[in-house]
Amino acid sequence: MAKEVPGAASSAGTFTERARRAQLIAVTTELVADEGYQGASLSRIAERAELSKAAVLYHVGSKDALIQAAYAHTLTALTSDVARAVQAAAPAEAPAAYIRAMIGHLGEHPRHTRMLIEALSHGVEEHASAERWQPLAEILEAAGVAGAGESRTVALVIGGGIDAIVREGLEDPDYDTAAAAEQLAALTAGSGWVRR
Amino acid sequence: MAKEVPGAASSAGTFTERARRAQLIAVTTELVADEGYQGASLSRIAERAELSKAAVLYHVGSKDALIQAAYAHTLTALTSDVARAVQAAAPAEAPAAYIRAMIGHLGEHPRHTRMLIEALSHGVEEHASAERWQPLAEILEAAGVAGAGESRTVALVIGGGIDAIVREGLEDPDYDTAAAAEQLAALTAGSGWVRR
DNA sequence: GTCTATACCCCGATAGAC
DNA sequence: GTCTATCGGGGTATAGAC
Repeated sequence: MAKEVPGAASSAGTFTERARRAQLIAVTTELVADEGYQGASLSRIAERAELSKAAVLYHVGSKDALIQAAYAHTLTALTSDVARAVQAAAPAEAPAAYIRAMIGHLGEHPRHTRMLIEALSHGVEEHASAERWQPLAEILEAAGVAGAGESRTVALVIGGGIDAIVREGLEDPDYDTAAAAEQLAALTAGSGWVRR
Repeated sequence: MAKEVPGAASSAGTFTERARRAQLIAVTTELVADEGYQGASLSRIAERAELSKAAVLYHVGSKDALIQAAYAHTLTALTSDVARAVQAAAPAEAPAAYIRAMIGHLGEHPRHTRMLIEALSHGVEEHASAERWQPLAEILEAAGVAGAGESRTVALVIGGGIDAIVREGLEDPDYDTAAAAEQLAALTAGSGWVRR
């Protein structure tokens, strides 16, 4: 699509370069979360960062690259948080820990949630979808909850269920996402998931 | 947002008016499904319909109104199809019928699926989300699968699971969505969903 | 009632001056 | 490194021909 960005890696470039990138990612995340993809125009981003539109483009290469960077930054916070919770749990409790951590993190950071949704809706490089369900499928198999032949669909359903619960919590603040997480976790542990 | 469209209802207006609207909705659906929301510009739509951009706008009022109309048209095809299948089933089998009809319809009409996804991702009037899960929640309660206190979350999880399965089938044609539907239907009937 | 022509403003992106 | 100027293209509004 677009040309390669000079400082694509977050660890490259000069001090000021990295600082600018970090600032731009922060501003973009906030703007995208609050106003949506379309509302986060380069002009508005530049305005908030106190730069010109062209200067922003100089640093990030293109709008899509900027969104991608903000997306990756946000996603890393989520995945590392979830991974920490999963690793701290015993294999049998890992699926429940995954569900709780996922819904908990996204419920506590609605801006992150909106950022991820907007980015995914607007042509962020979809990492094959397998990257989303495969880790969960492995967790499920290790817990003995689903066999190899069924773990993919079970993981997809749980992932989709998490998305739906988080979205609902976003639209209706009265909806108890923590209780929903427990309900989904109970389902995972229940007998319905594995054929006998 | 935008001004009211002259022939907003599909049954209003002149013969040519209705014909034009139908044609524009068809062209838009095809274009959005194949090229995405951004790829379906008014210029391209006008080009395919052999009209000028302004003429298109005359008939539909605005791009968002056009997308909304195409979305509603596509959604009606889906919901009427699913409703038919559900009504033909006994209450106890209704949840499974819902799941099969939903996944079956969307699997057979990938263009419809993409149209719905694109529209939902790009600011179509989200009908409160309740319109999505409430009908299913009622089906579940009638089937005795979920109690009143839990049917909302169960319906959300099933709905999200359906979405995830359909999306996966879109990205990976080798993925067996029919088998996944059966797996999800079996879960619904299983003991995992209801607390005892 | 249907459509063409035209003009407006904002968007993302590029070129070149400072 | 950062700016101004500019470009093509997007959605929209209006005037007026037929």
